Amino acid sequence: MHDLTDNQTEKFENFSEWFDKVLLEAEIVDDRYPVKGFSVYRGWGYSIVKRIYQMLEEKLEATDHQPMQFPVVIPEDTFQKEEDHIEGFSTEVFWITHAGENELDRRLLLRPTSETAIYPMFKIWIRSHADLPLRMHQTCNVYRYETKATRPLFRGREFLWNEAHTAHVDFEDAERQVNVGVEAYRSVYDALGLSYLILKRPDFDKFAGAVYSLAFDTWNPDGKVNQIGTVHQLGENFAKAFELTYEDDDGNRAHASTTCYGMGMGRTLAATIAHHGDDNGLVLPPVVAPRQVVIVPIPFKGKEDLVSQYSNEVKAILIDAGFRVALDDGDRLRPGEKYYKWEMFGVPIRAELGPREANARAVTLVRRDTKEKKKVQLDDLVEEVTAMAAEIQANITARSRERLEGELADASSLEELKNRMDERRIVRVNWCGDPSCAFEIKDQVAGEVRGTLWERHEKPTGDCLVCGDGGKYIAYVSRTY
RNA sequence: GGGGUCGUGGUCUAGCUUGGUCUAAGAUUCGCGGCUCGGGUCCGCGAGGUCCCCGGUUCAAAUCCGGGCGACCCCA
Repeated sequence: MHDLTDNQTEKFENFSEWFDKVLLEAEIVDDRYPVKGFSVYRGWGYSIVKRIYQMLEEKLEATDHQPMQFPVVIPEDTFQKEEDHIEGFSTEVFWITHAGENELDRRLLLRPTSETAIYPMFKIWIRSHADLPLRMHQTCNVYRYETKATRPLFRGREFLWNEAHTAHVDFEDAERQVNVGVEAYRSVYDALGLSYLILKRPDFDKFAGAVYSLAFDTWNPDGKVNQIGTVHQLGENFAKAFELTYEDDDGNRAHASTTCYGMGMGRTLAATIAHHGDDNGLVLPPVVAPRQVVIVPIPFKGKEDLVSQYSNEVKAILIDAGFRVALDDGDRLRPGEKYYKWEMFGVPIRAELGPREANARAVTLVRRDTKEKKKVQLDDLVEEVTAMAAEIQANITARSRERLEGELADASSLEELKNRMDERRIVRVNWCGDPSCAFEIKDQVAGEVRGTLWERHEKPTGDCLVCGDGGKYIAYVSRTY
């Protein structure tokens, strides 16, 4: 196993600068759009994002979520039906108040999330228990007027996500759905080689209007945890506010129970870049790389035709086998420059082809993650590339997990917690569950209580580190985005 | 929410303190031509900037002042 900081000095020591550079040079997003908090996805970046949401959409549709598209505007009166929900979002909605010169009778808002757009329609569609469960999902932009500093991919005022909304006959069925949502997200994050914690957020930090909220938190090189997805059990809260009722098999009317979950594409992409990238740029997981193999010909004078013919032959073989391939046969750059360029773009495998390879009917393969070279025979090429892609995937996944393990630390006093926070770690502490103790932590140290591990109950090892009363939970504390 | 730093061709940086020699410099990038090509060659020619915006001070503003917009960092 390679040292984690190997070739990642810049990334860890000056994350911001590194990240901005990568976004610009690898053509991920361009933040120079002239409105604060809005940025443009460029070709390479959007190609990756598209593959991410397509993986998720496929997974959701395989578990009976119907794809839908709801309008981006919501009328004010509908938005205000669920009290906690309004309270949570009202300070950050964009309003449409005018059409041309005329003021609108009924103000419209740009969705900050779509519950209030979707439930009025669910109410129409749901008549009986036979209409349940009802599951939909959509990939769309949502709008939140963030007051904190915006940051490309991490926090924008417009962002791309996929949201799913489901309705069920009762709380128990909604509970089962929460698990389905978690598994869908897990499968996507795992495919991207990301490591994460699934935390149950403390009550004071749950989604506005939820019974409880789960969140996928990932580590980031600057020590601020990145929330890349959330899953919410809404119970009957929204069903009551929107009169979502159905007739059960005894002929009685009952409220549905609902769930929703959202995955932020920008943040998921940010995590993929931040976890795997190094000082030479992106390191992309083969599943989402817009190009999985780049062929760099090395055309010595007088041997151009030989090399060019061979390059095209190799390209055809790889494309035939289903790989996404780029052949960089422009003569503007030298091979070395091309290596740097494609490393910045994070292409997983590079194939170097010169007269030596052409004559030997061989290919020199270079892995992006470790830079290791391997010369293989043309006959074994497809098999070797397939194996190498799998090794890269395994290696970057392992590196990311190892890093997460290394980020975790324990603290048994506020003093110790403070020290661990200064090291920018994710810290486990014993907690009584009282919000005031969590607020005390926020006051005292530069971190917040993010929640408790969801997958299994962790037994506290002692008393609450703030009040000294009996510890009920192991809480995770960290800096956040 | 509070404090700080900053904004100069596509990118990065110098110039700003002490206004004038700035018709804004360098590197990189980009375009054309040549030479090359196994890890960022080199040469020639060329392109690219209302010095973030608005206002003020002044004979004179990239430079000083006010406001706005935008970016980054730290703290809560």
